[in-house]
Amino acid sequence: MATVAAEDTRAHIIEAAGPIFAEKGFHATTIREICQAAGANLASVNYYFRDKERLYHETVLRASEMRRAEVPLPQWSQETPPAERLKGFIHTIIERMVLMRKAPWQVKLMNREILQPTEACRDLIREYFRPHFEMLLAILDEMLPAGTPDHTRTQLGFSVVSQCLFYRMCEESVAMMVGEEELAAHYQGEQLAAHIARFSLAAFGHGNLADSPNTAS
Amino acid sequence: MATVAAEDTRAHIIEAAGPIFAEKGFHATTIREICQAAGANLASVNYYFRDKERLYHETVLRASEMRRAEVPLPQWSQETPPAERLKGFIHTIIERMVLMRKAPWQVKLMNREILQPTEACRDLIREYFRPHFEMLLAILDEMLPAGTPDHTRTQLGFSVVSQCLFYRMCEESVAMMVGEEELAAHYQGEQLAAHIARFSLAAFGHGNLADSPNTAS
DNA sequence: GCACGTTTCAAACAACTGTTTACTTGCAGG
DNA sequence: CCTGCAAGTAAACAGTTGTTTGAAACGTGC
Repeated sequence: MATVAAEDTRAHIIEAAGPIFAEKGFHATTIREICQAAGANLASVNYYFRDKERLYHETVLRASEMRRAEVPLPQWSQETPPAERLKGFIHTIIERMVLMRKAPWQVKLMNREILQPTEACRDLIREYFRPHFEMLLAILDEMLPAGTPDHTRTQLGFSVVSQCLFYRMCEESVAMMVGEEELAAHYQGEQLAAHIARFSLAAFGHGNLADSPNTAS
Repeated sequence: MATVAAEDTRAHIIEAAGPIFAEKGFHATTIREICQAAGANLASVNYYFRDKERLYHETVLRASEMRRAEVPLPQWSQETPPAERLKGFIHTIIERMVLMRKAPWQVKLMNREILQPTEACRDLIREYFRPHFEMLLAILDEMLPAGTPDHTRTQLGFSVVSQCLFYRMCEESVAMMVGEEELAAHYQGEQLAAHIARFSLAAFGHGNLADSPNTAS
């Protein structure tokens, strides 16, 4: 049994399917398109994945694995102040979503799942989003008063991540709104991360919006 | 010429197409499905709109018209403080997007356009989003120091609207994250608007997060 | 050499897609 | 009554879709 070659084309198909699913969505993507990009036969998808849906599901999970492996969260020392940790967290999220230009399809695909969940989304939340969100909440805990209720904590977390998500999900609309030149000048990853961190920290009472308005990292 | 009946079925088709396009997207929606829902003949779409794309375009524009007409922005008096105006703005946006349960398809359809713009998006930005965003920026201007650069102003505006957009766009994922009970208890429109207003005003240095943590309006 | 299970392939399948056609209906003005 | 034209309809069109088929090619163990 030539399992090596078999797993090879299997992986080839997922890697070819990723960018296409990410760009056009599930319905607008055709199996023929994927197989052609993968250099595989039309019947390969049904042979290895049984049907189109299962291929999609596996592709989504593969995307989250790749993102986590490529951009790990920073390791903080014990005495790192929570404000610094929040900055690092936001920076990592923005970097995962916006900065790394060479691997954007994983992000686009995951965004599709967040916006229009399929069966794959439960796996995605359990293994990717939930752990990261808990990490964020742990940081916020150190900046919030002791008796802060759970749902307020959660919504404050959402207020932070929603700003990060916005620039990825609404990327094209933002470009239409501000124009290409403005986009290139003031909407690069580091600048956005710095802005979001400054806004959020000001909301938490750490510093104010006038602090270091034009520097990042 | 029976123009009355003609415009009637034309409108019927758009109204039937709206919820379906909103729910399933352009590609996954079939003309047959729309015509059946509209009680019209299969050929009607091509007769009145020439093709599927033009029907979609017109449906998106119709959606924005309906939202603007149904939930107008409040009229502020001259002496209304900017903090109050910001609260009112956020409240209206959240109400347009989340609260009105009877008419959610227009919002879903417009969100689709923001996330994955087609030709219709330029019209949408010009006639809907841009005017509202300018209104928000005018409010922020009164709370910001005089020399605030343009791109910072814009990004602060995005920080506000991104929080509002989040709860609509990621509605299903948020539900998966927090559970249905929590959602019903703490994620209703007024509560979300109050939270976003409190967070944003704290960031602008107006009040802090501990203010009125459990009351709305 | 042969037989075996796995992988690959071209071809066909049935179902569905958006669009067009040819025809009928309904109603106006002459 | 007839003509002209907009509106509605059923049927067919040509193309694409996901999926299945049956045979060929491949590598491996005997």
